[in-house]
Amino acid sequence: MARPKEFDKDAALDAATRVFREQGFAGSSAADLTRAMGIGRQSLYDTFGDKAALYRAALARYTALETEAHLAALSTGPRAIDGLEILLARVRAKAGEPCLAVGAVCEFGRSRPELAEVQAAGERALAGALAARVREAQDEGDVAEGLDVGEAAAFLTAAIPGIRIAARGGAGAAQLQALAELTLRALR
Amino acid sequence: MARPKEFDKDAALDAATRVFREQGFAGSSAADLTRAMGIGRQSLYDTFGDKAALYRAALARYTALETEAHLAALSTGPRAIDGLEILLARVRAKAGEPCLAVGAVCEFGRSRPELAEVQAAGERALAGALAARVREAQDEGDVAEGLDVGEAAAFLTAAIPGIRIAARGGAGAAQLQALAELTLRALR
DNA sequence: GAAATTCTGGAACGATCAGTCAATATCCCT
DNA sequence: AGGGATATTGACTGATCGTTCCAGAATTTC
Repeated sequence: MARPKEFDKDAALDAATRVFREQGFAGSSAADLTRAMGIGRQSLYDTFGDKAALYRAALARYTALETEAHLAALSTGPRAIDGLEILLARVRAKAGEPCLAVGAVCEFGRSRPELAEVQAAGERALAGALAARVREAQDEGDVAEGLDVGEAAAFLTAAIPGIRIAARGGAGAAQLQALAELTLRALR
Repeated sequence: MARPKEFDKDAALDAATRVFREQGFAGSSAADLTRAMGIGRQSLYDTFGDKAALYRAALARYTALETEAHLAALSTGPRAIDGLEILLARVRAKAGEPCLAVGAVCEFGRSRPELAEVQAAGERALAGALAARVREAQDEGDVAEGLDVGEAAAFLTAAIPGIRIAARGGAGAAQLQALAELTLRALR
């Protein structure tokens, strides 16, 4: 029986995620990562394999947690449109922080299959939940009847990085709120 | 009087831009850049100063050219709404290619003042032209009267990276078209 | 020819890179 | 206590990084 690990793997992964969000993959060194994670260099490699595998693990965890939070926001409120509004409010509230998912698309596009599959899974989950919520909102009269729910879901999905990039480019809270309102206006 | 430069500075800058668009700043080495630009190492430094200054010059040129093309698209067509549609069609058509402006925001946010000022100038020019066009479209009855033209312009500005990131994440032409249509629907 | 700058690519510099190495430590089992 | 398997650490490794230096040759005007 071997020595158990001293550090909490998920806590270390979350620390690495913070570095990757700020600096991207190419801009984050192993020294940056081990420092933030509070572990030795060999521990990083023993546990995660290499820097690219660490990035993938960070992206997978980030995507899962972010999707979970999005879905929770979507499920809030008495009417489906409330869920959509609360989702966009959450996006606005956190828009000033760098987003690992957006960063990964910018840095890699779809050139890395092992990342693309993580990204696609997150998108599918969100799109499915958004489509369901849009359909409910149509039934409740808050979203126009004739709209394709898949397209509306894709539109809402695309609005999220739009808002995030606007914030990262300097847009203030009032402007982000206007973006969210116009986004929902498109569905009315 | 000294020997004149042999290479075309703008052509070299465009070649560097292509590298930066694909690989970002941190991911592009001086060797990658000199190879693509077709010039010697010392010529790069003599002409552009250093890698960061080259990136700034590339971003400034890219932003100016892209803004110019956006403004030309906006000016096309008999009605103002046509200009908006043509702008979004142009964005869709080129959305699969990495965008240096979006990449710069992702990689640096506003942490580099010398880049932030380039980005802000481009955004101001586009926002001004968009606002003017939205106001015209209101007068022509194609955009709702009650909308704030500044907010509508910001919304259209945010839709551009939204579309670009959707494309870079794998969205097809039909989905991008739906995004553009819903974007304009928000203004009706 | 002289002066000022340009061109090249290799060499050099100090720094940093991702990953490996070597020694020591920790756990359970016999 | 010793063995086996794994964990821990920071130093080490060979490669690459951005930038400067170098030397020789080239280009322009005076």
